[in-house]
Amino acid sequence: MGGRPLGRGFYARRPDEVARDLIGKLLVRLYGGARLSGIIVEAEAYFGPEDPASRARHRGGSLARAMEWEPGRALVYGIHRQWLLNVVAHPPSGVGAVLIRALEPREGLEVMARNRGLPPGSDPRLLTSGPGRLTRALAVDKAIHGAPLTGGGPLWVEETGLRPAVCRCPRVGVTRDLEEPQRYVARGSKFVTAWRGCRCP
DNA sequence: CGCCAGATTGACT
DNA sequence: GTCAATCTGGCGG
Repeated sequence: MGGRPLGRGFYARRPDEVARDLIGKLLVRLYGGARLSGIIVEAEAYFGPEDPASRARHRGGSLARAMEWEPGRALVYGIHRQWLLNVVAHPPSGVGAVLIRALEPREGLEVMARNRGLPPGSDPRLLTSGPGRLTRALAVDKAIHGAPLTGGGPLWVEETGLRPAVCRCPRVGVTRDLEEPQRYVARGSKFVTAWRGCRCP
């Protein structure tokens, strides 16, 4: 099962395709010699300036520029005193990113609980269900900003062979969204954030 | 340099 | 359900 980081080619596509295909993959964080990991069960696609919810509409801003980086780099975005983990994803000379919103934890649950300030043996859903929660569980912060996920770093994504059914919902927390829903969730997962309006049984 | 909105969370009415 | 905490980047003065 898996083992090697997904290469740049995986990320060098439209962010909506990358978001959809990230569902069911394994996000791995090397932390203090230990592997922390979880299956990605929820992700959102963000596009260029035409996307009213995307930071890319602030042309010339540091986040807008980061969304033009080569595909496969981590883009860490601070908001509401949390860090949010994105992956730069776009076709050649494009702009875009995918927000990782929730994981089903697999490895290193005790360390994740400690990072989250929770007692060992806590409900695993509390560890990584939510974009701010999973960054704390995996100790992802500004130091990861710009790191390639394509190998050699402390963070990457692996193939799993899992092919969960994926459904789409409106993005969470955005005031102006696109017509097409851009939030992708693993159907039936108990680890998806329970936000209003998304029925995905 | 100060003000403010925002891809959130968790504690409380 | 409501709401404040508390931080970064964008933008105006």
